[in-house]
Amino acid sequence: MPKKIKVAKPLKKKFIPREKVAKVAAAGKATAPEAKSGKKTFSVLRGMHDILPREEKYWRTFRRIAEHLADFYQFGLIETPVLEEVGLFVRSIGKGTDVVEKEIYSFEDRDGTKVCLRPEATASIVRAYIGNGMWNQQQPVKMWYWGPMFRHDRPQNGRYRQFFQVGYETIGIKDPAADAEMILLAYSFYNDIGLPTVIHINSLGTPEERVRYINELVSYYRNKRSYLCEDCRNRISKNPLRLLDCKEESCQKVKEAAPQILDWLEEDSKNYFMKVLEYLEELHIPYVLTPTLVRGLDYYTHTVFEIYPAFEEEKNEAGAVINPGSQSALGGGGRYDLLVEELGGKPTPACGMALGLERAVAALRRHAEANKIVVKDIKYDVFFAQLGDDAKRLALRMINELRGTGIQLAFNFFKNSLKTQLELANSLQVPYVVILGQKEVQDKAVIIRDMESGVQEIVDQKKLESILKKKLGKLS
RNA sequence: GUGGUCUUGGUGUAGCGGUUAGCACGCGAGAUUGUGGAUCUCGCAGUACGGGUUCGAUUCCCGUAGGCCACCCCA
Repeated sequence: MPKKIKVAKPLKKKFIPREKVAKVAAAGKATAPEAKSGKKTFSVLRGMHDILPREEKYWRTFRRIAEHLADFYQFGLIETPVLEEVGLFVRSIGKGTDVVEKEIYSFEDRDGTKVCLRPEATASIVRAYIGNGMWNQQQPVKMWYWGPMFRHDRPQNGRYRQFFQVGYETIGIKDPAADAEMILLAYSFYNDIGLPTVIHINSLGTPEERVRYINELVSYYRNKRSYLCEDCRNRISKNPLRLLDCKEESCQKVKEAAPQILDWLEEDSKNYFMKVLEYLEELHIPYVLTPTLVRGLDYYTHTVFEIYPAFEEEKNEAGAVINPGSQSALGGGGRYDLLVEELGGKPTPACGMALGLERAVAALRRHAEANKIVVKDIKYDVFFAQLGDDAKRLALRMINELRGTGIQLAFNFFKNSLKTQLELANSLQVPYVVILGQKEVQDKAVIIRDMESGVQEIVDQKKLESILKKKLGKLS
């Protein structure tokens, strides 16, 4: 075959004459790239992403584990709309919070209602609890959810504008065991997917206690103003609790000596928190008491926690966690005893937690890579290969008959060469291949090939199912 | 939202003023007609977008978009 000679590509680019076409001064805006057909192509919106089939091994496993946990701990699935009234989140998450102030995707519906894409699910679930009169059911009401959330944040690795969360809520009970159960759920989820984690935990007490503490904190920091970084000076009035996680070198000293919220809790709150910790110890859940942990949503009271990958923890000599990484929080939650009432229900204690699935995928990937663990793809038991028209027709029927037998079959009717089909079987790493050709059709037989040894045997078509089951150890 | 940095086929990369833009993975076809994991051959596919400088730009400059990093904050 003669070597193909590439013909010089025709000039695709616009020819620009010497005189330079009148300078179109206006700074060029990036226009959508054009496909070869000359049609505009589209790309995903900023901060959004496609979850492709090749990631299915993660997503499907996660979903299954989340379901198992829900079943075992008796949480019922709740699906709430993605679209809600903006006011719901303003009231629940808090007016001054970043989530509400600058991250909400909101717009007016055709009838003028101010709606938004939910930035989180807890408020929706509480709304549903109240709206459906669930306080009349046996308490607590335990529900879980799985779905996309939306936050118009600046995208970064592990931070998307549309992201999936799985979460669990226990409404209608105030008992340290409920808080502990939440933490256990978060911990177990990651344990089950094979990722070691550690819990950061703190208590924010009651709103009264918190206010008293904040006052103390503010007056402490006011005196040290001159030592602080600019951000912290602003934080004193804007968001005092955030003073506690400033990373500036200059603020560390001031921070270390700052009053801690745990010292400002009343006996009741303190005891409650201690009980939660006792449960964690009983469950052997590794946790770090983190006095600086405050959460970004206003509705939390008492227990708050976040969960981090254990392998990313860096500790100093004293054993304190230095910097767990800004995007590494895998999830979090806590108690929100006032939210139900705030949203118009009767005073009802509650707690919950949520996990970020994209972060779980990313963390598991990193973990697997670092430890040379192979995350398995979906496994097939048998590849069914066919050869020739008659065989193809019969194979179609036989494959259909094997559906529901528990044998995971793989096949490809669009490839007719046996060689290609065996290549596919090989890449899928199936232990056995069933081969049906012209000859076998006539003999009412099939060939079963053991892919590891290469040994083949000819068996009666009628016995195929039972023989395969036997080989695969799927009898019973 | 603020600052920084980067952007070459689907993926990972080479080239750093003039090249048929190289390589690997991947995908597809095939290596005598019904047999995989090896090898080989051939093929597919790219300089994010818009300007500018230049005889000439993948390479230099500006802008836009996007990614990433830090901050803010959070999952």
